[in-house]
Amino acid sequence: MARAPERDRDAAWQRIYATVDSIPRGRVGTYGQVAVEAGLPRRARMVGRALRELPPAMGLPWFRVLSAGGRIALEGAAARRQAALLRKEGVRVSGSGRVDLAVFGWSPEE
DNA sequence: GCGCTGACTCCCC
DNA sequence: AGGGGAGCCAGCG
Repeated sequence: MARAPERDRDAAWQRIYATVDSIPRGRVGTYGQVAVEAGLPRRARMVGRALRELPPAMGLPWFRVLSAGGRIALEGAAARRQAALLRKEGVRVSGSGRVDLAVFGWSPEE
């Protein structure tokens, strides 16, 4: 069997999930960062898609993933929900939904 | 198979 | 602070 394209795609999704799962409590990462870590440079949108389709039952810390610059990507009630989850674990979220990456940003090496 | 959409990001004005 | 354009590419009609 040479290779199964479907398998590769699933593998990519698996890496995305694994990367998100590796973001430690009290820290945050960005879509672009997760994409790079998952071996999918420039594919931040895929990460967003993967998270959107994410079954809540998987229990992944999706709320620790933000847009570039530390902004919450969601809006309205969903954004408030995410901010609440982050604050609950000690991450400071401004009223406008911004997180200081210099303070709470995650470095894969740590 | 083509075209639009989008939990994104970077760059320029 | 806000707006436009381009690159990326999986999913869906």
